Amino acid sequence: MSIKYAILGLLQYSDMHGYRIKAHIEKNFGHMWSINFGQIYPSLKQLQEEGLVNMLEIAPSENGGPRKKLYSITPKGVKELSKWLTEPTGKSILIRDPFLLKFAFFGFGEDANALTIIDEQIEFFESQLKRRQTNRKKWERQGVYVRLLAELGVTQNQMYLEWLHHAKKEVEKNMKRARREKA
Amino acid sequence: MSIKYAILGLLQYSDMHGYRIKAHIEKNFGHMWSINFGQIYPSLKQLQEEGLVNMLEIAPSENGGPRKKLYSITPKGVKELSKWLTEPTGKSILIRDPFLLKFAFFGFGEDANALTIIDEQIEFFESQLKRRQTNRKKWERQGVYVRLLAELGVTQNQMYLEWLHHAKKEVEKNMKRARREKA
DNA sequence: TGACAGGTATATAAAAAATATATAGTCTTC
DNA sequence: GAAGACTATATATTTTTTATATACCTGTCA
Repeated sequence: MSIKYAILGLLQYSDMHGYRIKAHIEKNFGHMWSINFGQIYPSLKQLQEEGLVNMLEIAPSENGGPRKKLYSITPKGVKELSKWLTEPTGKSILIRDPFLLKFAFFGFGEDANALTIIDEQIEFFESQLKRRQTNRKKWERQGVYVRLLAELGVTQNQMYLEWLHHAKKEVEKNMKRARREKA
Repeated sequence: MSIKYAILGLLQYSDMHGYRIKAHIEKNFGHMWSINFGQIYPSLKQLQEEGLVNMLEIAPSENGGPRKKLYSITPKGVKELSKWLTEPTGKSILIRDPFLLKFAFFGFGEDANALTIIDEQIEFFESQLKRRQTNRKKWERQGVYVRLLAELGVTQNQMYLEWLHHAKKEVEKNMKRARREKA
């Protein structure tokens, strides 16, 4: 249940409502955390019951606008978060990368098909890299930790892209060799 | 439900029972997939019902030994797997890294505490890197795809370790500056 | 003008997956 | 011979993900 702490931590940066929390995590923490609405709204309700956050219902303005629920962290919440910060991390990372899983079994299919899917992946990560590089600048003057995380995001993305290009070349080499052997 | 395909793919490499499947994924695919028994045994049962795998119950040998259920992929399973291989990957990666999440909020705690937890992480990834480097040699003569995945595992791990060391230095620098400012 | 796509915002049911725990036997080593 | 680690399967509980519903706003394009 560390989603609880993800939310608590974000609220210590600034007050937010559910929708913003998701957008913020996706934009800035996408390389280390995934989240979805199905967790956010129930978690916020629970955090409120535990007295770790406060909720302020914001009435729609005169010209309409959606109803919002602005959440802020309570002193009790701040205490809970800093307790968690000192606990050893334990447990390992949870990863599920559908592309790499498929990659592991490309040997059972056609190389040409593999190349198509690799290209898809390259395209996706190229656009993501641009976004992260822009984002990184925004975090540059913030605290050390946030800056370092943004750096990691960019470095990771670059490394992964390099690997994808390398993989593409290797697969092409492999296809040529296979054709030669058949001839 | 891509765990189904993870299992199917592994079974195309070789026949296995549940326990081996988990060990294999952890050892070789740890950088791209997480799995646990709570999924494996029900999934195997389901795959069998769908006729995608066969199950062979192995009686314990004369001198005892645990009961095993050896699973193998069926021709229908092979067809299903290769159909999946051609489908576009869609969806993005799912990641949940409790260390990096905590890292994002270290700014609200003590730098000394952050250093302790960073050191824990360095230790863990150093031992993992050794394991992956050994593992990589084993995959070197296998197919292109498997070899490339093992390479990615090592590269990723190295990059992450470098970042951890870099982060440690930056945090130390930050502590010194804070002390100077206080004085 | 009005229709449609896209964005903001909250919410929940249903499906899938993760965590924790139980059982049971083997093998090693002290 | 006892303790601890490893092999092996299984499942209940909790947590998370996916899918979908509602509602209102803004911009645009025909």
